[in-house]
Amino acid sequence: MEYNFGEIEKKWQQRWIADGTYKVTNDPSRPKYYVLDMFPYPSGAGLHVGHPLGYIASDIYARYKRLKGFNVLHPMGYDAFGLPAEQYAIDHGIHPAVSTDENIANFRRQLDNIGFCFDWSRSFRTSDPDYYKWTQWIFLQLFASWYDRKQSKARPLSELEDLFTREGNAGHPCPGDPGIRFDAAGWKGFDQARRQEILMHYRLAYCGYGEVNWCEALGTVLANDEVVGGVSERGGYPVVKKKLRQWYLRITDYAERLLGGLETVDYSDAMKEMQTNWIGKSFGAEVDFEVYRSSEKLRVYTTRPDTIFGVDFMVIAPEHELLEKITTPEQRTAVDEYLGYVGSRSERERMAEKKISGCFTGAYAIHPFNGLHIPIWTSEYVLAGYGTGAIMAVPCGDERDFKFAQYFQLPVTNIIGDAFNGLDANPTKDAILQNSDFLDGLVMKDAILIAIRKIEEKGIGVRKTNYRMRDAAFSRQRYWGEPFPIIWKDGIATPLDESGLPLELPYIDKYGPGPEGEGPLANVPAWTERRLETNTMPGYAGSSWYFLRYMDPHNDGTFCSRKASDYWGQVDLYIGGAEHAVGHLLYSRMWTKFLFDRGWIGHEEPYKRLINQGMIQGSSRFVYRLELRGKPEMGEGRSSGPGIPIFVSAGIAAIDGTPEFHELVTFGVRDILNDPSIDLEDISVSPLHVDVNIVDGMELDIEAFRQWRAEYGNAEFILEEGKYICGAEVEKMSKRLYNTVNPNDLVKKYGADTYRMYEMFLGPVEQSKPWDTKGIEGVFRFIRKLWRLFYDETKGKVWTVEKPTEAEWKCIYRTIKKAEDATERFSFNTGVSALMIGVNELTDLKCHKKEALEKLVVILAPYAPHLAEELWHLLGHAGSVLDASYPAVDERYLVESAKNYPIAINGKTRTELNIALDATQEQVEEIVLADETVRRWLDGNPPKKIVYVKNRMINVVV
RNA sequence: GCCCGGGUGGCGGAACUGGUAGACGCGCAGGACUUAAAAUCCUGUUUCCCGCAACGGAAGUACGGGUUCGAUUCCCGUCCCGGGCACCA
Repeated sequence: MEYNFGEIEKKWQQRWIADGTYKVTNDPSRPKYYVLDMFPYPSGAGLHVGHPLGYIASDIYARYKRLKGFNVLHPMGYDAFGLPAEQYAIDHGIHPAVSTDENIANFRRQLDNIGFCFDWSRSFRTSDPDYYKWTQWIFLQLFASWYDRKQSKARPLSELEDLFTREGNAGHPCPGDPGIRFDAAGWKGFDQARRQEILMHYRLAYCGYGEVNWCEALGTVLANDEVVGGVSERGGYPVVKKKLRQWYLRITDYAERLLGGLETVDYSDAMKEMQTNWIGKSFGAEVDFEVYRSSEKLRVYTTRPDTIFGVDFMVIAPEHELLEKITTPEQRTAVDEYLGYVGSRSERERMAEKKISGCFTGAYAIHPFNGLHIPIWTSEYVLAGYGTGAIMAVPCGDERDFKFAQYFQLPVTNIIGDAFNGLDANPTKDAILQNSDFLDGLVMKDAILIAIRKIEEKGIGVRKTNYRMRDAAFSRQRYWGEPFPIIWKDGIATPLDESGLPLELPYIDKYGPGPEGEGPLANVPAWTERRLETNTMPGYAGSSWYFLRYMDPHNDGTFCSRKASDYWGQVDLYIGGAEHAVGHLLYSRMWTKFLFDRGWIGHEEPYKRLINQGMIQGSSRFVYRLELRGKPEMGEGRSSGPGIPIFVSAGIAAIDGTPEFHELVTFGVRDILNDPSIDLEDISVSPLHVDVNIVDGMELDIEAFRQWRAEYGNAEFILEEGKYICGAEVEKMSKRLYNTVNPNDLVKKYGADTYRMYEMFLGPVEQSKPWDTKGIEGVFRFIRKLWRLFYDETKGKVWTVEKPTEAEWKCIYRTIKKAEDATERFSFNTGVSALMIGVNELTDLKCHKKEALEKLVVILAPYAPHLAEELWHLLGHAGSVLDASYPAVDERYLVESAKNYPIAINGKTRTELNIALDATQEQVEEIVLADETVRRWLDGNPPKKIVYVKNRMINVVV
């Protein structure tokens, strides 16, 4: 009986569906484990071998945990709303719902081939009205909540209104506009419109005017994490700053908890650091400087108040409100000119070329301690959006300030003595302060707090913590997203009644912007008549809480019952790409904290452990085409120096026109042609990507190449040793580079089990690595070898019910131990190795005994599920192997009672001694000292110490 | 520039808290079976030295130092690669 993976895999995939093998119930009597993959955005591109990597890893772990007795939740769904589908609709006239359907069907077909244990009965898409009903509902709760900074938690807005009625807002300053202050009477005196305006400043989901990243090409606003290097992440279109009415999430209020929460979760250091950087917490002080001959005060933010005596000038952002007021008449023209220049520069230009620029305002600030007059400049290197939009410049300690001072030839005060060399700023905190009045002689880092205290005493400033993170833009001028359940009544945003949810997205077939640049919904009369909000929510809305919906996917009374979320709790293991570090991961953490604050769920961090799978890179292959340099001279034979082949020049492609036919030169000869020391006149070679699937290792399949594309039908080849050898390079895996490998092709050729194991065998899941199909044969061989423990191709069944021998048990238990350890610590490549070693040993032992093989099948099940089911079945078991339990290791078979230990003197091995494994340190010393050889070494002297190392070696130190 | 990772055979990679470096697989070389091929199996495969050989010896985990009886693992410095951030005061 032969191993027929095609039949076996098909059979079991059908059985799993028929038997509902992977259906999970919320069963509080059993311990739970939640394994989650980041759900995919169903793009039209199709899968390559890089995509299923994380899914295979999570699948193995989910199956392993199930065998270990856990009730495992392992769901899958689709992040279906978003820009690309709508972009596709605009370009091809296909409705996003239709293309999304197609892409999902295609995706599902590809996934099903690989044999995952997802519980598809819990699946959904974020674009399902049954799902986004609850996305809208959560939005309404955010809208109806505020963040109590004293209690550090979200509370219902009604409680805030009660507070206002009783005591005004003195206890809870307005986060949106600190200038708004009122007492109880004041609140009672406000009309409804004013009250709503004030409340809007407190809401966790709020609408306001603000600078946003506007992308003209996409016709929408983008969140900070969707803008990379001044252009849109999707499509790479230019992005400009624009003031617009937008919805926001007040994520900044959660900054501290998002930071603190990182200490309670198990993410990689890199991931934690990315989030920490994004949040960008800094500690320092805000200091007020009086402006000379003005009643205005200039407030700056600094993390280095210790350097306050090194201030040589002040810089305010070009957008700073004070700029207008303090600019002197003499400087007016210059400042206006400068503002014109700043306005002309796009965000992208600013990022690309960081030119030093700026303009003196004519005004001076007065130093609060020494009364010196400090010139106030404006420059775009100071950002309006951070801190107070103004800084005190200390050129001797800050590189940017120093460069600015140099450029404009401003004097530099040195407050750190020798630590400043006059050529570069020195940002140290360890230098000793000079020229610094009451801070003289102090080490800078100690002076920080002393300076702050003095500033506070003097009443000219306060300590201040700042965060770089901004509130998240939450609206998009687009169609394919969740509609906001908001009606505008007389300019007041009014929530839709819950009974009106879901507010369904209407069908449209034109995706252009509305009459005033709003989203396409503004063109739907039925929509605008109801005065519904025309923006839609961004892509991350639906993905911010989806992990909760899987727990209770069909509940139409609530987003997820408390009972269900209490049972399943946190996602125990979350697997996905690192690209979501600051987007999805932060938003979903915030939403979870919010739902926790309001008591709808019982935990405030969504993901207990996060693993970022590495990228699978493509290993591209190249062929080298001969080309003519300069003037083509056709029809002439050409030969050259010794060892260099003769080329048929008639075949050489003319550089300017379509080649008549292609002449391709093998890798080994290509370099000779490019060598300038050899005169080949006008021939050169250019590398061309060739489909990796028609290259075996490095050798090109010439026939397949000729058929690959029509233009190569009559290609000629210059070979080495009768072969055409390709060049290679590691690049991103992409269709364009012809280096993609389709998992389905591998599944067809080797079976899903081999494919899965090979993908794991390649290396650690977290690590990025280039794909190389070559080694899959090794795993395939292993699987067939395993099969032969049960069945012989000619003799048929070979397994017996004989009792395994001592040696066979030893082998089995050793294998279980290794496989279990590896799987537990997520090291699936060594897990596969452990299985390989086990099977090799059993083969050598000619062990075909059922009792031993049974255990092998169970530990195989996470890795090669189809084969394990088949073998389990053949050994006479009914039902799924996953309902077996993971075999316990019988330790007795692992330890030997005694062992020959090498004994070394000062590390040099001299002899061996048989010592019981459970011997204590004292017993070991006794035995060692009694040994004749050792006594000879010691020659009557006592040893310094005897080191007994981990069952490995005994070292006598003299 | 700053902050994280990481440098181990021809290749992918093992070595869990310092304890026999190179597991497992690929590739390569040789061999067995076969008329032949496929498949399968066996042997060898870090480098250098000695020898007919079994065996033996030395060096070796990017480089230079250190701690330790003992370092791929810990510490300091240098170089290189990958990733993230980049006017955040």
